[in-house]
Amino acid sequence: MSNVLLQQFLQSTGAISAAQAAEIATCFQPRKIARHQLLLEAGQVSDTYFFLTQGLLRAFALDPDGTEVTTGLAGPGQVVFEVASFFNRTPSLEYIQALTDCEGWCLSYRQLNELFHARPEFREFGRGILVRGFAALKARMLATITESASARYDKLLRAHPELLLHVPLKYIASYLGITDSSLSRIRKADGKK
Amino acid sequence: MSNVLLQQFLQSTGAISAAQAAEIATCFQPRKIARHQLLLEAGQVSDTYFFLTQGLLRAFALDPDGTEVTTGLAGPGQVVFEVASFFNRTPSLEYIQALTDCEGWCLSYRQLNELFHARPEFREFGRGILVRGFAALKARMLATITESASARYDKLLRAHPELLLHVPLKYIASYLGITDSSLSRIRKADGKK
DNA sequence: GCCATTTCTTGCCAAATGGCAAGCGGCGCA
DNA sequence: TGCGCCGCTTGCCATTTGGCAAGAAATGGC
Repeated sequence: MSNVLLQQFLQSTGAISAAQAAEIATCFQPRKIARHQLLLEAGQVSDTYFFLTQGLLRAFALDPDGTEVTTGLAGPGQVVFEVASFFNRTPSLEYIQALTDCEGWCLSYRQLNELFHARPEFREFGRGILVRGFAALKARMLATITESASARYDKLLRAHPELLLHVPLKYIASYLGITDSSLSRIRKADGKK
Repeated sequence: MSNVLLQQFLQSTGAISAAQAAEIATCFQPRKIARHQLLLEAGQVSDTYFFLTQGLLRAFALDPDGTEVTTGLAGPGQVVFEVASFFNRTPSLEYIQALTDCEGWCLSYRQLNELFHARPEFREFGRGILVRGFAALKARMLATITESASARYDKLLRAHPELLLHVPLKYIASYLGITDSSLSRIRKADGKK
């Protein structure tokens, strides 16, 4: 199985050279997740730093009243793990679930730390990924505060049209912070974009 | 000027011992910011890792139409800097402004990196702070999606009652993602809590 | 102490969204 | 093949929130 995508990803922050990426990539283990399976369950400590190469993942939390709230959606090219649980070794508040069959590469917490120690440039990369995720979350927060649900839906679709193929609309709705009825009406007004 | 608060903060992630904290704290420089002054301007590269010991800071961005949107509020005991701009050395999209006269301790990007290099435990601390900020932002995102504006306002006040003393309500409103009129109505319904 | 500005509230109405329930259609499974 | 569940839409109405404008209250500068 080729790890070309993983190598490209390792180089994406600029902290790691092509040669270093090729070596570091060999430390990751391949992993498949079947549709509907959980990569992480609430209550567990997240122990998989997972780079997704194929498929779609969804993160969700449970409301006080037991309703699922979709907190994240991820496709190929993204790292998926529960940041606070993983680094603090505390129980996760979220679930991570495969929406389709998935493939990727992963490291355990221990392996990641060993690699951080052996490879300072990988540590630098790790920070870059954290900073990137932080910035993305801030942008999403700003959009949620300033833009209408319809505008956020349009933006999401333009950025990730592939979601529509495999993600039930109710998950997209709760990711956007609206009900599935409202999303349905927005879609009708948009002319089924 | 005493740096006791700074030392306590350095120990707060568990990565740094008391003795180490005392030494590391000496590397920070004291800094005061007068009310209404900017710690950071959009377009600049954030170069101040600032630990606030006294006063209140506000981060805000400008909408496409020029409206200010309050993206963050911080009081004593918090580190304030623009994560993406600081670590990526890119122009900031946000402003950071003193709402009251402020005092604290700071490091430049260069100083922070030297300290990361000289003190592995401080690097660990740095990651801890990033992870803490990430988790807080996720919690805020979840609340914004799942809770009513009124509930978010109540929660904010309970967590930080001191804000009401020095932060104009319009800033709190835009931080919550609502207009100042709406906040005013919410406060009336709440019985001026 | 006085004036200008900012902050906050309120009234009026429109728009966005939610809650609930019904209905439709597809898909999997027995 | 038929049944039942799941995903999506729609209708009806209530609630929340926004937009705008006016006015009251507080604040700051001189």
